This record gives sequence, C-alpha cells and structure tokens, in this order.
Amino acid sequence: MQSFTEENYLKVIYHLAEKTETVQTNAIAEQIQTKPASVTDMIKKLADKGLVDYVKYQGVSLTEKGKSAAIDIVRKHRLWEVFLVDKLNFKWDEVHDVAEELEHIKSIDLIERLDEFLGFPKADPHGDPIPDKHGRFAKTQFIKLIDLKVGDSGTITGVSQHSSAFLKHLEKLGLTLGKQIHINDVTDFDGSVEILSSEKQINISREVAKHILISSNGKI
Amino acid sequence: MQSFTEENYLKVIYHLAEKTETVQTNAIAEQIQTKPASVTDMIKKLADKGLVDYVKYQGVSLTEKGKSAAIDIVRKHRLWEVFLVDKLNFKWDEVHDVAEELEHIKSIDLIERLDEFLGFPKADPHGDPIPDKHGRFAKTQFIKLIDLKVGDSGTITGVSQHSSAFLKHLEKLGLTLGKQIHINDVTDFDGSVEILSSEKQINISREVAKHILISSNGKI
DNA sequence: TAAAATTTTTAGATTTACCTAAAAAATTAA
DNA sequence: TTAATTTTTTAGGTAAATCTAAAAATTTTA
Repeated sequence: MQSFTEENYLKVIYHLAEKTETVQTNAIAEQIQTKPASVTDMIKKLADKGLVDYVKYQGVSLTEKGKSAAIDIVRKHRLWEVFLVDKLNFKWDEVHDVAEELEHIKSIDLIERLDEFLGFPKADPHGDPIPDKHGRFAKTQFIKLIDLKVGDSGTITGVSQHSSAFLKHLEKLGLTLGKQIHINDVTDFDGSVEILSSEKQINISREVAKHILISSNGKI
Repeated sequence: MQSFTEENYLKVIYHLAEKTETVQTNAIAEQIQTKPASVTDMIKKLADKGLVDYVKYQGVSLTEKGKSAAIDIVRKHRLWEVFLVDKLNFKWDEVHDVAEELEHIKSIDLIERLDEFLGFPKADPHGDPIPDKHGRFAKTQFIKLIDLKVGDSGTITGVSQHSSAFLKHLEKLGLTLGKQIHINDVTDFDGSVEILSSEKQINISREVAKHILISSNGKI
C-alpha cells in the first residue's frame, strides 16, 4: 500500500511518461510543486519499493507494478470526476482539484460500486478514457480537430488541454463533449477554423483546434 | 484549516464530550489508537490554535471554534454515510471506515452539492442526526426501546451502538431503520423484550433493547 | 572539445505526528 | 492522611516528507 504522497508521485510519473520514455527529476518537481532534491529522495524510496526503475542522473520510469498502481489512481480520479459532473452538477472545469483528493480514498469495494452506480462510464468529463478494474483502457479513435479537412464532420469526444481557462472558453463557445461539428473553412492566413455546431457558425483559433479531440462519424 | 490528524482529534473530542463535560487524555488516546503522550502533544497544538480549552491535568473541551469545526466533520461523515448506503448500496455496518476517510475531503462546494443530491437528509443510516450547513441539528425525540412499556408502539429511528456486530445482529432480526414495532411483553426474569415487527414475533435481549432508538407514533 | 549552463544529487536541517521511559500530579485505597 | 495506583506530562528520539546550499554529473554552446 502506498502513501498519499507516493500515489501522487506515481500518478505524475505516469502522465509524464506519456510524452517521454524516461521522466526527468525537474519535470516531476514542477508537477508536484516541490523541489528537485525532494523528488530525488522520493524516487529512491519508490525504487526501493520496486515501483520505479531508476538510474542516477538518467531519469525514472514506472515498473509494471508501479504502472498498475498509477493506472489504479487514474481510474479513481476519472470515476470521481464523472460522479462530480454527472451527479453533483459540477462544471467540467471545476472538478479536477476535488477529484485530486478523492482519488486517494482507499477501498476496493467503494470504487467498484461507484463504477456501477455511474453506469460503467468509458470516459471522464474531458473525454479521457477510464481504465477498467483490470487496468485496461478501451481503444478510442481520436483525431485532433486541427487535422480535419474542410467538409469533414464528427463529434467532440475529448480535449487534450485541461486548464480551467481553456475549458471555460469551450463552454462559452458551446463546444462541449458530444457536440456535432462540421468543418466549413480553414483560414490560410492564421490557421483558424470555421466550424458549424448546433446551427451556429463558430470561429476557433488554431491553438484551440489543436486541443479538441474528434471521433469521426462523417466522411473523412 | 486543520490537518487530517487535527480533524480526527476534534471529532473524537466532540463525541467524547457528549458523555463527560471535559475529556480525558487517556480516553482520547484510546479512541485515536495512540499513546497518551502523543495526545498531550496534539492537545497543546490545538490549544495554541484556539480550538480547545486546556488546563494541564484537567482535561480538554472544545472552544466554540473547535466545536464548529468538529460539527462540520460530523456533517461530512454522516452525509457520506447516506451516500454510501442510499446510492452505492453499502450495508449500514460497512460504511464507517470509508466515511472516516471521505469526511476529510476539503471542499465547501462538494458537501453542499452532495447534501442536495441526497435530498437534504436529516439522519444518517444509523439514525444519527445530520447538522445543516450552519451546524444546527434538527431536534429529534428519541426513546430507548428498553424504556417502552407493554402495549407501546413506535418506529425504529436510530441506534446508540455502531459496532458492526450489533448492526449485523439487527439486520438478521429484520430490525432496520423505519421498521414499525410493538411491545408485546417484557420478561421479568432477564429484562428481555418480546416485540412484534412486520407480523413477526421477535425476542431481543435487554442489552440490545438499550441501543435501539424509537420515535413514538403510537400511544405511549 | 573545453567552457558554460543546466540538471541532478548529496548533506544536513526542519516540521509533523508519532514513540518510549521517566517524572509529576491527581485520585483512590488502606 | 499517608501510601499505592492511575493519569498525565515532560524529555528526548524516530520516520516521513519536505527544505536550502553546495557538489557532482550531464548537456549545450561556442
């Protein structure tokens, strides 16, 4: 069993490892909001417990054991986010901090019952996939909105940026999960995209388009 | 803002203070499962923070500030218990440990939304009253089953013993919250009580009868 | 490829919540 | 009302997770 703090390290390493194979001390420190020296200490501890592979000055990566523990925390976090949004009517940009606390509640039973209560959701309110109790992710086929061509359509099924500012912006534009969109035009000049959603013409910047994930249901 | 540990101390002191005006160091140590010396340390810290009144060798009591913090934790604990039983189908004897963790989640918003989601319940699954957001308890009129007389009837609305063994026993007897009961007979010999509930004759010991709380709806 | 810059680690402290052992105060019993 | 017992506190220490400052390794730049 891991401590609250150890769990946080595992989760952060897991997410950082999605970008780079081995994870750097400074990157972890930034995420955890702590100093690199503290990270080194904790990494040694996690290595002793067999949760990470660690070579001095070379960065860390999760072992199978560590990865499985991390996925378990991700599962809890995302299920709680679904609960907060679907049942308690939180906005999708408000749930992260509370889920950050709830993910550390220790009870095998609790999370399985919560999963059932929520109807075994496959994705959290941001479209991120929820692993099942064996740690398996459902395969999802995402395309970034920016990669669609004029005439394509699809459904918004996720975002790859979770900041409150970004989510509030999408909310204001009416671009929430499940919304149908159609690409009307792409501006050569700045790469901004003209889309049609709920009968409304919406112009979004290239930066925003990069972080909206679409599942194709039209002709692509 | 209090730490996880400080919150536990406040909660324990609050419950112990229901029996005796000032609370003893050893009593706290037993509840927290720690040593008296550790309790002394923590009490001093709580006193410095203005959460308890403390005189060496004389025991502690909560200040208004401490009491209000404690009631807040009790509120969270009981609301989570309702959630676990009503929504996640836990048994009433299974919820305590998980609620013990959930009660420390910090979010003003969360607990108000949970309260609303649950329909503003007035009591937890054991019949214990849930304070409102201002810390006010609804007045409830309880009578111990042992104090009823032959011919009286009422509704089971609470228990004053929360051990899993006791709750499982009641479950087996079919004596759960909301059940109507009628006193058929009281045995002089051992003080055991013969009651009628759901058309069944049930004999319960004096010890059990002491811990079942009844709200009177028949002639008493 | 040597110097500069960056990243990472070590060494030694600090804080929180514990602990044990022994001393002090309060309570109970003879 | 002393003596014995119990309760509580003090003193000094430990483990977890942090920190700062300085040293060591690695990477980048010139």
